[in-house]
Amino acid sequence: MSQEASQDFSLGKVQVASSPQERFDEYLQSKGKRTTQQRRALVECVFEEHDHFDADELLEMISRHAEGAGVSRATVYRTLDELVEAGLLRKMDLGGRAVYEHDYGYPQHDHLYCQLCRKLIEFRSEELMAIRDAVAAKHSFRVTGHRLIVSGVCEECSHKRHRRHSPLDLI
Amino acid sequence: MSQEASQDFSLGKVQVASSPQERFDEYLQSKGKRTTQQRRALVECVFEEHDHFDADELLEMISRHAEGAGVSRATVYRTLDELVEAGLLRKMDLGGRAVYEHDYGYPQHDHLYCQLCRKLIEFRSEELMAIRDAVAAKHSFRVTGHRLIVSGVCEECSHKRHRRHSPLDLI
DNA sequence: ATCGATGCAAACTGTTTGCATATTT
DNA sequence: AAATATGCAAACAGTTTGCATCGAT
Repeated sequence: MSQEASQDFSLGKVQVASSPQERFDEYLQSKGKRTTQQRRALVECVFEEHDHFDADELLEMISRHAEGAGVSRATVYRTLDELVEAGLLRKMDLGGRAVYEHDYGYPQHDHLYCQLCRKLIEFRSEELMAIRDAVAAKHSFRVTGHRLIVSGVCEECSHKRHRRHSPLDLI
Repeated sequence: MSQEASQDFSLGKVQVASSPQERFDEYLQSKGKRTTQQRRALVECVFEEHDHFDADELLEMISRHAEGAGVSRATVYRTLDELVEAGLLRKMDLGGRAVYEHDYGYPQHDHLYCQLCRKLIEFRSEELMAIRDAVAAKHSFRVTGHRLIVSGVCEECSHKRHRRHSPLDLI
């Protein structure tokens, strides 16, 4: 799952023109923003591995990752917003906290969400898109995206014994 | 849309045995909890009309609704949790805040979410359920429910000119 | 040198909780 | 009377923001 440097961005799915770093730089330039050490470090850290994470986890990762460079909580939040706006990350709301995942060069997909271990399992479905678009059309609704989360219990957890991670989960 | 008293709970879709009040009382009893004025008032208020609402809106509604009876914010939150656990309400997370809707006697459905006016439009799709279950089966995942939110712009809003309700919306 | 970015801490939003008091059974 | 519910205010978690300072252009 983990890969050393951010080099292969095809991630087995969609070919993209440039690395997340390059793409982010482009975005920053276009907005008159600057390429700083912390933004650079954050992008590197975020795209090192494809996974789901929240702001706190990224904050922790970055402090472990970049040897000397510490990035403040505020900057993490600010940069996450920028990465979303730049189209590099996708944001979703899960159980009250914001969770992020790669968007750039990554195909549309949905999730199975295990209520016990909080794991997210990705899946793709063409039919789903078709249904979505058909329904939208019926309502003259212009779709910009969708989010499907199927919640339940993953295979692993249904073997272990039932202990919740948190009492009342939003799905 | 609005109806005077809570009498017809078939709501045109699914027949249910008893009113939300009765159902809630049952739940409370089974848990050794008590039927209080504020719980009664809240249920009445919640089921007066089928709509989506958050805790603050309910708090406001209840203060307008029950003439003398004020219900505290804490009790609103506590009762909402109970209503969800009793199976009367469904909770979803939309843009950071919790939004509730009728569950009891109301069929499974999903939503189109207008990013401009924040309106939720309900729709039903059998195929969707089929896809959901097929995918889950493939992953040996035990489904307890799902949430699909298709976001975009509703018909009305695509006529008006583009002004967002909030800058960065979670979907 | 200029103007945007960062870090810090304080502010905020939505929600939860401890505790003394009020209510239901 | 016993035990649960309520209201209040304080505590919380996650996130945002004002401001002085730092750093990229």
